[in-house]
Amino acid sequence: MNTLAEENYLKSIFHLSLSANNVSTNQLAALLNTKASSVTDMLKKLAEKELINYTPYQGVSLTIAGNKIAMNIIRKHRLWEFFLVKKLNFKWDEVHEMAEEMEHISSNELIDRLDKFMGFPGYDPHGDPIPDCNGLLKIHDLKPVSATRVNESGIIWGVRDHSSSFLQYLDKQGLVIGKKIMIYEINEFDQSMVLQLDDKKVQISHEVANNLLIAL
Amino acid sequence: MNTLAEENYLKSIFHLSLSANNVSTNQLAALLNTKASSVTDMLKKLAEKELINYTPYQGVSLTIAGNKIAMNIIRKHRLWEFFLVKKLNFKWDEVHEMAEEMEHISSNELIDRLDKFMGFPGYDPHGDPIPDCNGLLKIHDLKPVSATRVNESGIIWGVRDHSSSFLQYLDKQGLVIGKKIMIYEINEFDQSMVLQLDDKKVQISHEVANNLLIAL
DNA sequence: ACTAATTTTTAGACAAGTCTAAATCTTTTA
DNA sequence: TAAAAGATTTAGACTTGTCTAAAAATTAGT
Repeated sequence: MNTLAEENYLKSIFHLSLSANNVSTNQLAALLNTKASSVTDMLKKLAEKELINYTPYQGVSLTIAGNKIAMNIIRKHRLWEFFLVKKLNFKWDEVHEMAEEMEHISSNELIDRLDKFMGFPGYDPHGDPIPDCNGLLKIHDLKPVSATRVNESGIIWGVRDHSSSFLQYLDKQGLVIGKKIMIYEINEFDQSMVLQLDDKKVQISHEVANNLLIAL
Repeated sequence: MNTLAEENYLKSIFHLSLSANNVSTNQLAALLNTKASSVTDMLKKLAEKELINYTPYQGVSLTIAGNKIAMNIIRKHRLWEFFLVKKLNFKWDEVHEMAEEMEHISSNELIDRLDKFMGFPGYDPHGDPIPDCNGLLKIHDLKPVSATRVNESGIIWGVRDHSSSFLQYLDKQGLVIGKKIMIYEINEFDQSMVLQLDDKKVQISHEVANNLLIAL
């Protein structure tokens, strides 16, 4: 098995890989709240174990083996988040830290049974897809509300920003996962938008629109 | 908070304290699968933090603060074991290792909600009492089957040996928690016993009788 | 009560993961 | 395209928790 630190590096590389082919040392240092020199040390170790492709100064990417481990950690994280929200009634903005710890519980048998216990959920409480026991992700085509046009409509499906403050804001505005919304108006000057939500209108900033994902 | 290693030492000191006032360095080394010199180092650290009473060469005991932490870890361990058996359908001999990891999940809010989710169970799957959220244990008066006389009867309530092999053996013999048994016969020469269990008789060795606890 | 055996502690070393400071490589910009 | 700026790596040190080997304290045996 891998150490806790190794698992966290693999997970972070996975997340950063979503928006860039090669992940840089500094990006990792920022995300992991550590120093670039520490990152370099760990990258050497992970490359040695053939979990990442690493060429000095050129950034890293996951190997097949590394990706598999990262996927498994993400599966655990999202299943535990689902459990915390759906079974223990935590709110969606309260569960991230706890799941950060729980994702490192090693037993796969445990996580597969937890998956079954909850009815094999496809998405976690933030709308992120949960990899199945073979590491396969449901592909789903989402786009940020900021990329829509007036009169388009869709279902709120997920978020890009997972911070408590953002999630709490969405709750307060009634912008919860599963809700149908329609883009009512876009203000040219600041890109803020007015959404039709049930029978009321909600104004959101460009920043918010950019972090809110909908399925069409 | 305390490190994983510190928590494991406190837990081990607690367990060993049940059958001796002061716990020795060697006892700890054996239980923790480490060397006596490593134990000494950690004892100094825990004494520094005022979690144990430590006088060199004289063994250790927990302070009030140390006891509180140990109790909390044991509460977590036993609640997770209950969860694994009652909700995820693991067998009682399969859950110890997993609970060893889960007991270190830090959130107390999480464990209190888990407690509620399961209906505030009083005992774990091995019959050990689960401390409540204030660290209070149900006191219950148990004795090993080996300390009974012919014709006495009682309810199987717990075990002293928690090893998988012992638990699997008990399963096979039908000696599960909650069953009523009656001591039918005791063989003088090897202290083995014959138990009346439902309508059949089961012969057990002194070793087994000594590790099986009943409530009268 | 005085060796002998056992237990415990000390001293010094090591691996993992981190850090700071300095050196080196890459990219930018003029 | 060369100097400046920025990113990355190296070198050396520190912390936590562990180890081995040796020293010191305690306990046991006669």
